[in-house]
Amino acid sequence: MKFSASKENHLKAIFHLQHEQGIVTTNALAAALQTRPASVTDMLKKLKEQKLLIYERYKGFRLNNEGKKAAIQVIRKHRLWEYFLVKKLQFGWDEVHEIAEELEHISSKKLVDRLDAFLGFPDTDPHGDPIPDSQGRFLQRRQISLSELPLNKVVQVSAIASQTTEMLELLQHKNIRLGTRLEVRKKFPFDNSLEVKIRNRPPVTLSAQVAKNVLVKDDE
Amino acid sequence: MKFSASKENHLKAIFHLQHEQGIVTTNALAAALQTRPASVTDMLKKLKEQKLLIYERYKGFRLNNEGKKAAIQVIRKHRLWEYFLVKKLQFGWDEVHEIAEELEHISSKKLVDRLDAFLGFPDTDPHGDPIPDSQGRFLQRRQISLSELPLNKVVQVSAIASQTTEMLELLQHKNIRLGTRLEVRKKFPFDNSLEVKIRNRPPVTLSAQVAKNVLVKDDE
DNA sequence: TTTTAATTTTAGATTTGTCTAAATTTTATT
DNA sequence: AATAAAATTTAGACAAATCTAAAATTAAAA
Repeated sequence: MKFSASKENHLKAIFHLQHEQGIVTTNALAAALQTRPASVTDMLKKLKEQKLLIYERYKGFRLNNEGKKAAIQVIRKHRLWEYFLVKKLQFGWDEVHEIAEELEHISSKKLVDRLDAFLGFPDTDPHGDPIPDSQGRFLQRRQISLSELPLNKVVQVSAIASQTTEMLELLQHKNIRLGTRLEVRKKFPFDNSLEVKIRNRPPVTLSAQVAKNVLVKDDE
Repeated sequence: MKFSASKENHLKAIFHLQHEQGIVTTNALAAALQTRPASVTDMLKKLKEQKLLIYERYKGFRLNNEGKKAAIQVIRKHRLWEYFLVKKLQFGWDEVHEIAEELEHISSKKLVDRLDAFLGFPDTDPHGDPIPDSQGRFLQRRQISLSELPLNKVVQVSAIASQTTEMLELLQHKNIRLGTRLEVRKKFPFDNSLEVKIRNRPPVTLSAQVAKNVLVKDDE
């Protein structure tokens, strides 16, 4: 349950990348961490060994549930310390990142929770990013339209904006309902239609009109 | 000006030991750090390399001015964080040491000084130990009697408790005055007399009566 | 003052995290 | 589909911090 600073940095970076990209590549991670692809590969092996990520060589990788949990704890620490630095120690919001990069590796869970309470359980950091709570839940998982979703990010259908019979019938036919996990695989600029992938099913195409009315939120 | 956590731990431990013992031995340091003598020797070489301590093999060692300065900064950080944990985060004074052991290695000097200000420039930590200020000065260098002084600790004469003519005459004769730097080399239990050493001079013996009335404080 | 004991240092290994250069696999291009 | 390019992994090396076991030095005891 306790990881080295370097491992925590990798977990955090992977988490952010997969949040945007769905799957993470060695080069992307190396760039994010300002290190070399070979070093990333070395670390991936260790993280896989510790069952923190899903990884097959040459095929990209992503955190599993354990890995996500660990990454979120690091993000929580980082953002709480940033909040502390700005709100209590009068730092500018633009000068706290580096210091928080160090503070985020302090391991005491009790310290983090006490700090959280001391700060009044803030829910966003000085940059406007949400601070996960003690259980690792981001309070604000705001929903967005499927049409704004970046490619390859897995999300869950959280609401249908236009509840017309025709819309619901269409979705029923394509087997999409509340809670369905999916991701956008392709966007066609010609008509703004999307190709959507649902696990274990062949790709499905949705029109711009439909996509606009399907609201989704972060998975898990 | 920036040292690894391990180096900082060594510097701090040496500082404390030499404060009590004057000169530090490999075994004593290994015991204090819960490590092995061989590991200590390895580290001593590096610290000597960096000109932080005076060390000749097999002969013991002690921090030079640079080393002391560095050690004091670590102690300052440690004690400020302890104060923060107890006074702001409601930790018990007995549960903060381990957490402060981690926090003391955060490197930003600005952070420490801001924290100091936020806490109101406290001068003692929750255990009653003095907190060095931003320049590394311990505000409370309380004076103690020469008769309570541990062996081989270099101190400075800060006051004479009994200002009788006879007493002053005796001290004048032995060439001891305010500001004189000295250390106790031997204690004779028979009559509680002391043998005192002043740099570049032969040892001098003082009776228990005299020693009791010579007050000293930490050197530098 | 020799011998024994304790302390300290060296020699050589190990772990973690990193690197470069070369080899492998995948992806893109002609 | 064959080849070139890009991405990824392996092989081998290195630095920091630590360890064990053996050697060297100093201190203590007979």
